[in-house]
Amino acid sequence: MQPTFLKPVKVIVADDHKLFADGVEQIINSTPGFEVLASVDNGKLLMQVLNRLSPDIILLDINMPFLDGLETAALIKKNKPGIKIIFISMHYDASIKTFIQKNGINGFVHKNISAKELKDALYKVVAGENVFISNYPAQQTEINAPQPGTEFISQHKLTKTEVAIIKLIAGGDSTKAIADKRSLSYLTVESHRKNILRKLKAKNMAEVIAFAVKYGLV
Amino acid sequence: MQPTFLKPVKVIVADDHKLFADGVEQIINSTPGFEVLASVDNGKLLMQVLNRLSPDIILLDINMPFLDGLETAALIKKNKPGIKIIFISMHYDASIKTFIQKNGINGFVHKNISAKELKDALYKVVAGENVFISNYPAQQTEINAPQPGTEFISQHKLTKTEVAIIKLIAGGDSTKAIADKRSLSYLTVESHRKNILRKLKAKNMAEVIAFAVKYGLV
DNA sequence: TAATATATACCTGTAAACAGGTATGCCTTA
DNA sequence: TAAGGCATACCTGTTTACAGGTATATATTA
Repeated sequence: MQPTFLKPVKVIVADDHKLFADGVEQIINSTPGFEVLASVDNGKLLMQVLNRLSPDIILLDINMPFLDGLETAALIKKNKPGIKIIFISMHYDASIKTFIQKNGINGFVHKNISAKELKDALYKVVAGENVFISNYPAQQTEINAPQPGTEFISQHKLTKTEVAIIKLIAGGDSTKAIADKRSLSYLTVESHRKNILRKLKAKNMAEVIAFAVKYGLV
Repeated sequence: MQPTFLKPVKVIVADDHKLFADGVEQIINSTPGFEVLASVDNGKLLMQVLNRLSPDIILLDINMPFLDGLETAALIKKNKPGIKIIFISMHYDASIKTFIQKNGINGFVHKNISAKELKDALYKVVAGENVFISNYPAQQTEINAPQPGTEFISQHKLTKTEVAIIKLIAGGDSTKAIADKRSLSYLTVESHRKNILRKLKAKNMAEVIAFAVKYGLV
Protein backbone atom coordinates (compact mmCIF):
# COMPACT_ATOMS: atom_id res chain seq x y z
CA MET A 1 0.00 0.00 0.00
CA GLN A 2 1.16 3.46 -0.83
CA PRO A 3 2.29 5.66 2.02
CA THR A 4 -0.82 7.73 2.30
CA PHE A 5 0.97 10.71 3.79
CA LEU A 6 2.99 11.06 0.63
CA LYS A 7 0.54 10.42 -2.15
CA PRO A 8 -3.20 10.32 -1.67
CA VAL A 9 -4.93 7.54 -3.58
CA LYS A 10 -6.88 9.14 -6.40
CA VAL A 11 -10.40 7.93 -7.01
CA ILE A 12 -13.00 8.60 -9.68
CA VAL A 13 -16.66 7.84 -8.97
CA ALA A 14 -18.92 6.91 -11.88
CA ASP A 15 -22.61 6.62 -11.12
CA ASP A 16 -25.62 8.02 -12.88
CA HIS A 17 -27.35 8.86 -9.61
CA LYS A 18 -25.71 12.14 -8.85
CA LEU A 19 -26.76 12.29 -5.25
CA PHE A 20 -25.34 8.85 -4.64
CA ALA A 21 -22.11 9.78 -6.39
CA ASP A 22 -21.87 13.00 -4.40
CA GLY A 23 -22.42 11.10 -1.17
CA VAL A 24 -19.79 8.52 -1.98
CA GLU A 25 -17.47 11.34 -2.92
CA GLN A 26 -17.86 12.89 0.51
CA ILE A 27 -17.29 9.57 2.21
CA ILE A 28 -14.10 8.98 0.25
CA ASN A 29 -12.83 12.51 0.75
CA SER A 30 -13.26 12.04 4.47
CA THR A 31 -11.16 8.89 4.32
CA PRO A 32 -7.50 9.55 5.19
CA GLY A 33 -5.23 8.93 2.24
CA PHE A 34 -7.95 9.12 -0.38
CA GLU A 35 -9.18 11.90 -2.59
CA VAL A 36 -11.83 12.04 -5.32
CA LEU A 37 -10.59 13.49 -8.59
CA ALA A 38 -13.94 13.58 -10.30
CA SER A 39 -17.39 12.10 -10.34
CA VAL A 40 -19.18 11.39 -13.61
CA ASP A 41 -22.62 10.08 -14.50
CA ASN A 42 -22.03 7.98 -17.60
CA GLY A 43 -19.46 5.77 -19.23
CA LYS A 44 -18.75 7.97 -22.20
CA LEU A 45 -17.96 10.89 -19.97
CA LEU A 46 -15.73 8.69 -17.84
CA MET A 47 -13.67 7.73 -20.88
CA GLN A 48 -13.28 11.38 -21.78
CA VAL A 49 -12.23 12.28 -18.26
CA LEU A 50 -9.62 9.52 -18.32
CA ASN A 51 -7.81 11.36 -21.09
CA ARG A 52 -7.04 14.11 -18.61
CA LEU A 53 -6.98 12.42 -15.22
CA SER A 54 -5.14 9.38 -13.96
CA PRO A 55 -6.93 7.84 -11.00
CA ASP A 56 -5.67 4.87 -9.05
CA ILE A 57 -9.15 3.46 -8.53
CA ILE A 58 -12.47 3.84 -10.29
CA LEU A 59 -15.69 3.12 -8.44
CA LEU A 60 -17.91 2.09 -11.31
CA ASP A 61 -21.66 1.70 -11.38
CA ILE A 62 -22.71 -1.11 -13.69
CA ASN A 63 -26.01 0.33 -14.85
CA MET A 64 -25.31 3.60 -16.55
CA PRO A 65 -26.55 5.28 -19.70
CA PHE A 66 -24.21 5.90 -22.63
CA LEU A 67 -21.77 3.02 -22.29
CA ASP A 68 -22.60 0.85 -19.33
CA GLY A 69 -20.25 -0.19 -16.58
CA LEU A 70 -19.21 -3.50 -18.07
CA GLU A 71 -18.28 -2.08 -21.46
CA THR A 72 -16.57 0.84 -19.83
CA ALA A 73 -14.61 -1.44 -17.53
CA ALA A 74 -13.47 -3.59 -20.44
CA LEU A 75 -12.27 -0.52 -22.29
CA ILE A 76 -10.39 0.81 -19.29
CA LYS A 77 -8.76 -2.51 -18.45
CA LYS A 78 -7.65 -2.77 -22.07
CA ASN A 79 -6.27 0.74 -22.43
CA LYS A 80 -5.16 1.54 -18.91
CA PRO A 81 -4.68 -1.76 -17.10
CA GLY A 82 -2.98 0.00 -14.18
CA ILE A 83 -6.22 1.51 -13.00
CA LYS A 84 -8.08 -0.58 -10.45
CA ILE A 85 -11.80 -0.95 -10.85
CA ILE A 86 -14.40 -1.65 -8.19
CA PHE A 87 -17.92 -2.29 -9.38
CA ILE A 88 -20.69 -0.78 -7.35
CA SER A 89 -24.19 -1.91 -8.10
CA MET A 90 -27.59 -2.89 -6.83
CA HIS A 91 -27.56 -6.21 -8.65
CA TYR A 92 -25.19 -9.10 -8.86
CA ASP A 93 -25.54 -12.13 -11.08
CA ALA A 94 -23.59 -14.83 -12.79
CA SER A 95 -22.80 -12.73 -15.83
CA ILE A 96 -21.23 -10.04 -13.65
CA LYS A 97 -19.27 -12.69 -11.80
CA THR A 98 -17.91 -14.08 -15.04
CA PHE A 99 -17.08 -10.63 -16.29
CA ILE A 100 -15.17 -9.80 -13.11
CA GLN A 101 -13.10 -12.94 -13.38
CA LYS A 102 -12.37 -12.60 -17.06
CA ASN A 103 -11.51 -8.94 -17.00
CA GLY A 104 -9.51 -8.75 -13.82
CA ILE A 105 -11.92 -6.40 -12.06
CA ASN A 106 -10.65 -5.71 -8.56
CA GLY A 107 -13.81 -5.73 -6.59
CA PHE A 108 -17.56 -5.67 -6.32
CA VAL A 109 -19.43 -3.80 -3.63
CA HIS A 110 -23.15 -3.75 -3.22
CA LYS A 111 -24.92 -0.42 -2.88
CA ASN A 112 -26.34 -1.50 0.44
CA ILE A 113 -23.00 -1.58 2.22
CA SER A 114 -22.07 0.98 4.86
CA ALA A 115 -19.58 3.81 4.55
CA LYS A 116 -17.18 1.89 6.77
CA GLU A 117 -17.34 -1.16 4.55
CA LEU A 118 -16.68 0.97 1.49
CA LYS A 119 -13.59 2.39 3.13
CA ASP A 120 -12.39 -1.09 4.02
CA ALA A 121 -12.91 -2.16 0.45
CA LEU A 122 -10.85 0.78 -0.80
CA TYR A 123 -8.00 0.01 1.58
CA LYS A 124 -7.97 -3.63 0.55
CA VAL A 125 -7.97 -2.89 -3.16
CA VAL A 126 -5.14 -0.39 -2.73
CA ALA A 127 -3.26 -3.12 -0.87
CA GLY A 128 -3.66 -5.38 -3.90
CA GLU A 129 -6.52 -7.54 -2.69
CA ASN A 130 -9.72 -8.21 -4.55
CA VAL A 131 -12.89 -7.51 -2.60
CA PHE A 132 -16.45 -8.65 -2.68
CA ILE A 133 -18.92 -7.11 -0.28
CA SER A 134 -22.62 -7.59 -0.21
CA ASN A 135 -25.09 -7.62 2.62
CA TYR A 136 -27.38 -9.89 0.68
CA PRO A 137 -25.58 -13.20 1.10
CA ALA A 138 -28.21 -14.87 -1.04
CA GLN A 139 -27.06 -12.98 -4.06
CA GLN A 140 -23.54 -14.25 -3.68
CA THR A 141 -24.49 -17.88 -3.88
CA GLU A 142 -27.38 -17.54 -6.25
CA ILE A 143 -25.44 -18.19 -9.40
CA ASN A 144 -28.23 -19.50 -11.56
CA ALA A 145 -29.65 -16.13 -12.40
CA PRO A 146 -32.15 -15.86 -15.23
CA GLN A 147 -29.56 -14.71 -17.75
CA PRO A 148 -31.34 -12.16 -19.85
CA GLY A 149 -31.14 -12.68 -23.56
CA THR A 150 -30.60 -16.44 -23.54
CA GLU A 151 -34.08 -16.99 -24.86
CA PHE A 152 -33.40 -14.65 -27.73
CA ILE A 153 -30.11 -16.31 -28.49
CA SER A 154 -31.41 -19.87 -28.49
CA GLN A 155 -34.56 -18.98 -30.36
CA HIS A 156 -32.57 -17.67 -33.27
CA LYS A 157 -29.61 -20.01 -32.87
CA LEU A 158 -27.13 -17.21 -32.61
CA THR A 159 -23.49 -18.03 -32.02
CA LYS A 160 -21.25 -16.35 -29.45
CA THR A 161 -19.52 -14.27 -32.07
CA GLU A 162 -22.81 -13.15 -33.51
CA VAL A 163 -24.07 -12.11 -30.10
CA ALA A 164 -20.87 -10.20 -29.43
CA ILE A 165 -21.18 -8.41 -32.74
CA ILE A 166 -24.81 -7.51 -32.12
CA LYS A 167 -23.80 -5.92 -28.84
CA LEU A 168 -21.05 -3.91 -30.47
CA ILE A 169 -23.39 -2.75 -33.21
CA ALA A 170 -25.88 -1.67 -30.55
CA GLY A 171 -23.09 0.42 -29.09
CA GLY A 172 -22.77 2.26 -32.36
CA ASP A 173 -19.73 0.48 -33.74
CA SER A 174 -19.35 0.17 -37.49
CA THR A 175 -18.18 -3.00 -39.23
CA LYS A 176 -14.69 -1.59 -39.47
CA ALA A 177 -14.63 -0.60 -35.79
CA ILE A 178 -15.76 -4.08 -34.80
CA ALA A 179 -13.12 -5.69 -37.00
CA ASP A 180 -10.46 -3.57 -35.33
CA LYS A 181 -11.71 -4.21 -31.80
CA ARG A 182 -11.87 -7.95 -32.25
CA SER A 183 -8.89 -8.23 -34.58
CA LEU A 184 -10.93 -9.69 -37.39
CA SER A 185 -11.05 -9.00 -41.07
CA TYR A 186 -13.63 -6.46 -42.17
CA LEU A 187 -14.98 -9.16 -44.46
CA THR A 188 -15.42 -11.61 -41.63
CA VAL A 189 -17.51 -9.17 -39.68
CA GLU A 190 -19.61 -8.57 -42.77
CA SER A 191 -20.17 -12.29 -43.04
CA HIS A 192 -21.40 -12.37 -39.46
CA ARG A 193 -23.72 -9.45 -40.11
CA LYS A 194 -25.22 -11.26 -43.07
CA ASN A 195 -25.70 -14.42 -41.03
CA ILE A 196 -27.39 -12.44 -38.29
CA LEU A 197 -29.80 -10.77 -40.71
CA ARG A 198 -30.55 -14.12 -42.30
CA LYS A 199 -31.19 -15.87 -38.99
CA LEU A 200 -33.43 -13.14 -37.63
CA LYS A 201 -35.09 -12.50 -40.97
CA ALA A 202 -34.49 -8.82 -40.41
CA LYS A 203 -34.20 -6.14 -43.05
CA ASN A 204 -31.35 -4.32 -41.35
CA MET A 205 -29.42 -4.02 -38.13
CA ALA A 206 -31.69 -1.34 -36.65
CA GLU A 207 -34.44 -3.95 -36.56
CA VAL A 208 -32.10 -6.51 -35.02
CA ILE A 209 -31.05 -4.12 -32.30
CA ALA A 210 -34.65 -3.30 -31.47
CA PHE A 211 -35.41 -6.99 -30.94
CA ALA A 212 -32.19 -7.70 -29.10
CA VAL A 213 -32.72 -4.90 -26.60
CA LYS A 214 -36.35 -5.85 -26.05
CA TYR A 215 -35.28 -9.39 -25.26
CA GLY A 216 -32.58 -8.19 -22.88
CA LEU A 217 -29.64 -9.28 -24.95
CA VAL A 218 -28.10 -5.83 -24.98
CA MET B 1 -36.39 29.79 8.81
CA GLN B 2 -34.89 28.99 12.15
CA PRO B 3 -31.74 30.81 13.14
CA THR B 4 -29.29 28.10 12.40
CA PHE B 5 -26.71 29.31 14.89
CA LEU B 6 -29.10 28.64 17.73
CA LYS B 7 -30.74 25.38 16.85
CA PRO B 8 -29.50 23.08 14.15
CA VAL B 9 -32.22 21.50 12.06
CA LYS B 10 -32.42 17.83 12.97
CA VAL B 11 -32.74 15.33 10.15
CA ILE B 12 -33.30 11.60 9.95
CA VAL B 13 -32.41 9.74 6.78
CA ALA B 14 -34.34 6.60 5.91
CA ASP B 15 -33.09 4.58 2.98
CA ASP B 16 -32.42 0.89 2.60
CA HIS B 17 -29.26 1.51 0.63
CA LYS B 18 -26.88 2.11 3.47
CA LEU B 19 -24.14 3.55 1.37
CA PHE B 20 -26.57 6.02 -0.11
CA ALA B 21 -27.90 6.93 3.33
CA ASP B 22 -24.39 7.33 4.68
CA GLY B 23 -23.48 9.57 1.77
CA VAL B 24 -26.55 11.74 2.24
CA GLU B 25 -25.77 11.90 5.93
CA GLN B 26 -22.32 13.27 5.21
CA ILE B 27 -23.75 15.80 2.79
CA ILE B 28 -26.26 17.00 5.35
CA ASN B 29 -23.76 17.10 8.20
CA SER B 30 -21.56 19.31 6.06
CA THR B 31 -24.47 21.70 5.53
CA PRO B 32 -24.43 24.61 7.98
CA GLY B 33 -27.37 24.54 10.31
CA PHE B 34 -28.21 20.90 9.78
CA GLU B 35 -27.36 17.73 11.61
CA VAL B 36 -28.33 14.11 11.10
CA LEU B 37 -29.76 12.44 14.19
CA ALA B 38 -29.92 8.96 12.73
CA SER B 39 -30.10 7.00 9.57
CA VAL B 40 -32.23 3.91 9.26
CA ASP B 41 -32.81 1.34 6.55
CA ASN B 42 -36.46 0.45 6.90
CA GLY B 43 -39.79 1.91 7.90
CA LYS B 44 -40.35 -0.17 11.04
CA LEU B 45 -37.03 0.89 12.45
CA LEU B 46 -37.83 4.50 11.63
CA MET B 47 -41.07 4.31 13.66
CA GLN B 48 -39.16 2.88 16.63
CA VAL B 49 -36.51 5.57 16.40
CA LEU B 50 -39.21 8.25 16.38
CA ASN B 51 -40.20 7.20 19.90
CA ARG B 52 -36.85 8.43 21.12
CA LEU B 53 -35.86 11.14 18.68
CA SER B 54 -37.66 14.21 17.41
CA PRO B 55 -36.35 15.30 14.04
CA ASP B 56 -37.51 18.36 12.17
CA ILE B 57 -37.24 16.69 8.79
CA ILE B 58 -37.23 13.11 7.57
CA LEU B 59 -35.67 12.25 4.22
CA LEU B 60 -37.66 9.20 3.30
CA ASP B 61 -36.99 6.66 0.59
CA ILE B 62 -40.20 5.34 -0.93
CA ASN B 63 -38.98 1.85 -1.72
CA MET B 64 -37.99 0.22 1.54
CA PRO B 65 -38.45 -3.20 3.08
CA PHE B 66 -40.57 -3.64 6.26
CA LEU B 67 -43.09 -0.82 5.87
CA ASP B 68 -42.47 1.17 2.73
CA GLY B 69 -42.06 4.93 2.46
CA LEU B 70 -45.68 5.73 1.68
CA GLU B 71 -47.13 3.76 4.59
CA THR B 72 -44.47 5.08 6.93
CA ALA B 73 -45.13 8.65 5.81
CA ALA B 74 -48.86 8.27 6.39
CA LEU B 75 -48.24 6.98 9.92
CA ILE B 76 -45.84 9.80 10.75
CA LYS B 77 -48.09 12.54 9.38
CA LYS B 78 -50.95 11.12 11.47
CA ASN B 79 -49.04 10.76 14.73
CA LYS B 80 -46.49 13.53 14.49
CA PRO B 81 -47.75 16.05 11.97
CA GLY B 82 -45.07 18.54 12.96
CA ILE B 83 -42.33 16.52 11.31
CA LYS B 84 -41.65 17.51 7.74
CA ILE B 85 -41.16 14.74 5.22
CA ILE B 86 -39.22 14.83 1.97
CA PHE B 87 -39.52 11.81 -0.26
CA ILE B 88 -36.38 10.69 -2.00
CA SER B 89 -36.72 8.14 -4.72
CA MET B 90 -35.66 6.91 -8.12
CA HIS B 91 -39.18 6.88 -9.46
CA TYR B 92 -42.02 9.33 -9.63
CA ASP B 93 -45.49 8.69 -10.90
CA ALA B 94 -49.04 9.81 -10.61
CA SER B 95 -49.76 7.71 -7.51
CA ILE B 96 -46.89 9.30 -5.65
CA LYS B 97 -48.09 12.72 -6.70
CA THR B 98 -51.57 12.01 -5.38
CA PHE B 99 -50.16 10.68 -2.15
CA ILE B 100 -48.02 13.78 -1.66
CA GLN B 101 -50.99 16.08 -2.14
CA LYS B 102 -53.35 14.10 0.08
CA ASN B 103 -50.94 13.59 2.94
CA GLY B 104 -49.24 16.96 3.02
CA ILE B 105 -45.79 15.63 2.20
CA ASN B 106 -43.38 18.54 2.01
CA GLY B 107 -41.23 17.56 -0.89
CA PHE B 108 -40.01 15.10 -3.41
CA VAL B 109 -36.44 14.88 -4.59
CA HIS B 110 -35.15 12.53 -7.20
CA LYS B 111 -32.08 10.46 -6.44
CA ASN B 112 -30.31 11.89 -9.44
CA ILE B 113 -30.09 15.38 -7.99
CA SER B 114 -26.80 16.88 -6.85
CA ALA B 115 -25.66 17.51 -3.29
CA LYS B 116 -26.22 21.21 -3.81
CA GLU B 117 -29.79 20.67 -4.93
CA LEU B 118 -30.44 18.52 -1.89
CA LYS B 119 -29.18 21.27 0.36
CA ASP B 120 -31.39 23.80 -1.44
CA ALA B 121 -34.34 21.50 -0.95
CA LEU B 122 -33.65 21.23 2.78
CA TYR B 123 -33.38 25.00 3.16
CA LYS B 124 -36.64 25.53 1.33
CA VAL B 125 -38.56 22.95 3.35
CA VAL B 126 -37.26 24.43 6.59
CA ALA B 127 -38.47 27.80 5.33
CA GLY B 128 -41.94 26.33 4.90
CA GLU B 129 -41.91 25.76 1.16
CA ASN B 130 -42.76 22.54 -0.60
CA VAL B 131 -40.14 21.34 -3.03
CA PHE B 132 -40.03 19.16 -6.05
CA ILE B 133 -36.68 18.50 -7.66
CA SER B 134 -35.94 16.16 -10.48
CA ASN B 135 -33.47 16.35 -13.29
CA TYR B 136 -35.89 14.64 -15.58
CA PRO B 137 -38.10 17.61 -16.46
CA ALA B 138 -40.61 15.35 -18.18
CA GLN B 139 -41.49 13.78 -14.89
CA GLN B 140 -42.41 17.12 -13.39
CA THR B 141 -44.96 18.14 -15.96
CA GLU B 142 -46.15 14.75 -17.06
CA ILE B 143 -48.68 14.25 -14.36
CA ASN B 144 -51.12 11.64 -15.49
CA ALA B 145 -49.01 8.93 -16.95
CA PRO B 146 -45.88 6.99 -16.35
CA GLN B 147 -45.59 7.10 -20.16
CA PRO B 148 -42.51 5.13 -21.00
CA GLY B 149 -40.11 6.90 -23.25
CA THR B 150 -41.09 10.45 -22.33
CA GLU B 151 -37.98 10.74 -20.27
CA PHE B 152 -35.91 9.76 -23.26
CA ILE B 153 -37.74 12.19 -25.51
CA SER B 154 -37.49 15.19 -23.24
CA GLN B 155 -33.94 14.47 -22.25
CA HIS B 156 -32.86 14.70 -25.85
CA LYS B 157 -35.48 17.24 -26.93
CA LEU B 158 -36.85 15.06 -29.68
CA THR B 159 -39.79 16.28 -31.71
CA LYS B 160 -42.89 14.26 -32.57
CA THR B 161 -41.72 13.60 -36.09
CA GLU B 162 -38.34 12.48 -34.91
CA VAL B 163 -39.88 10.05 -32.43
CA ALA B 164 -42.15 8.64 -35.12
CA ILE B 165 -39.20 8.12 -37.42
CA ILE B 166 -37.14 6.42 -34.72
CA LYS B 167 -39.99 3.97 -34.19
CA LEU B 168 -40.21 3.18 -37.89
CA ILE B 169 -36.46 2.67 -38.13
CA ALA B 170 -36.64 0.29 -35.18
CA GLY B 171 -39.19 -1.65 -37.17
CA GLY B 172 -36.67 -2.12 -39.94
CA ASP B 173 -37.92 0.54 -42.34
CA SER B 174 -35.43 2.24 -44.62
CA THR B 175 -35.43 5.96 -45.32
CA LYS B 176 -37.33 5.36 -48.54
CA ALA B 177 -39.91 3.16 -46.84
CA ILE B 178 -40.47 5.81 -44.19
CA ALA B 179 -40.83 8.54 -46.78
CA ASP B 180 -43.47 6.49 -48.59
CA LYS B 181 -45.39 5.58 -45.45
CA ARG B 182 -45.55 9.16 -44.23
CA SER B 183 -45.80 10.79 -47.64
CA LEU B 184 -42.64 12.77 -47.13
CA SER B 185 -39.72 13.43 -49.38
CA TYR B 186 -36.82 11.02 -49.04
CA LEU B 187 -34.69 14.06 -48.35
CA THR B 188 -36.90 15.22 -45.53
CA VAL B 189 -36.59 11.89 -43.78
CA GLU B 190 -32.82 12.08 -44.19
CA SER B 191 -32.86 15.50 -42.57
CA HIS B 192 -34.74 14.10 -39.61
CA ARG B 193 -32.29 11.23 -39.33
CA LYS B 194 -29.41 13.66 -39.22
CA ASN B 195 -31.10 15.75 -36.57
CA ILE B 196 -31.73 12.66 -34.47
CA LEU B 197 -28.10 11.56 -34.68
CA ARG B 198 -26.96 15.07 -33.79
CA LYS B 199 -29.28 15.37 -30.80
CA LEU B 200 -28.38 11.98 -29.37
CA LYS B 201 -24.71 12.33 -30.26
CA ALA B 202 -24.92 8.86 -31.76
CA LYS B 203 -22.73 7.42 -34.45
CA ASN B 204 -25.53 5.65 -36.27
CA MET B 205 -29.12 4.54 -35.99
CA ALA B 206 -28.27 1.17 -34.44
CA GLU B 207 -27.00 3.05 -31.41
CA VAL B 208 -30.09 5.23 -31.34
CA ILE B 209 -32.40 2.23 -31.45
CA ALA B 210 -30.51 0.56 -28.61
CA PHE B 211 -31.04 3.60 -26.39
CA ALA B 212 -34.61 4.15 -27.48
CA VAL B 213 -35.64 0.59 -26.70
CA LYS B 214 -33.84 0.64 -23.38
CA TYR B 215 -35.74 3.76 -22.40
CA GLY B 216 -39.03 2.29 -23.48
CA LEU B 217 -39.62 4.56 -26.42
CA VAL B 218 -40.04 1.69 -28.86
C1' DT C 1 -42.16 41.62 -32.83
C1' DA C 2 -37.97 39.41 -33.02
C1' DA C 3 -35.95 35.24 -32.10
C1' DT C 4 -36.34 30.32 -31.96
C1' DA C 5 -38.01 25.73 -32.99
C1' DT C 6 -40.20 22.73 -36.27
C1' DA C 7 -41.14 20.38 -40.40
C1' DT C 8 -40.33 20.44 -44.77
C1' DA C 9 -37.00 19.91 -48.84
C1' DC C 10 -32.81 20.08 -51.64
C1' DC C 11 -27.62 19.29 -53.10
C1' DT C 12 -23.09 16.78 -53.24
C1' DG C 13 -20.18 13.74 -51.85
C1' DT C 14 -18.13 9.62 -49.20
C1' DA C 15 -18.63 5.79 -46.33
C1' DA C 16 -20.95 1.99 -44.93
C1' DA C 17 -24.33 -1.57 -45.22
C1' DC C 18 -26.52 -5.11 -47.63
C1' DA C 19 -27.04 -9.02 -51.20
C1' DG C 20 -25.48 -13.19 -52.95
C1' DG C 21 -22.36 -15.81 -53.48
C1' DT C 22 -17.60 -19.18 -52.50
C1' DA C 23 -14.14 -21.27 -49.59
C1' DT C 24 -11.28 -23.37 -45.84
C1' DG C 25 -9.52 -24.99 -41.46
C1' DC C 26 -11.31 -26.35 -36.95
C1' DC C 27 -13.92 -28.36 -33.87
C1' DT C 28 -17.72 -31.33 -32.15
C1' DT C 29 -20.60 -35.12 -32.28
C1' DA C 30 -23.37 -38.55 -34.24
C1' DT D 1 -14.72 -40.92 -39.49
C1' DA D 2 -17.89 -38.33 -41.81
C1' DA D 3 -21.19 -34.53 -41.31
C1' DG D 4 -22.35 -30.37 -39.63
C1' DG D 5 -21.76 -26.09 -37.41
C1' DC D 6 -18.65 -22.38 -36.59
C1' DA D 7 -15.40 -18.80 -37.37
C1' DT D 8 -12.68 -17.18 -40.49
C1' DA D 9 -11.95 -14.73 -45.12
C1' DC D 10 -12.59 -13.26 -49.90
C1' DC D 11 -15.11 -11.28 -54.32
C1' DT D 12 -18.49 -8.23 -56.86
C1' DG D 13 -21.93 -5.50 -57.05
C1' DT D 14 -25.99 -2.29 -55.55
C1' DT D 15 -28.25 0.28 -52.24
C1' DT D 16 -28.52 2.91 -48.28
C1' DA D 17 -26.79 5.71 -44.71
C1' DC D 18 -24.18 9.42 -43.18
C1' DA D 19 -21.77 14.13 -43.38
C1' DG D 20 -22.13 18.75 -44.08
C1' DG D 21 -24.16 21.92 -45.75
C1' DT D 22 -28.50 25.47 -47.45
C1' DA D 23 -33.28 27.03 -47.49
C1' DT D 24 -38.12 28.33 -46.46
C1' DA D 25 -42.83 28.50 -44.62
C1' DT D 26 -45.02 27.92 -40.20
C1' DA D 27 -45.64 28.01 -35.75
C1' DT D 28 -44.32 29.16 -31.03
C1' DT D 29 -42.49 31.79 -27.48
C1' DA D 30 -39.73 35.25 -25.22
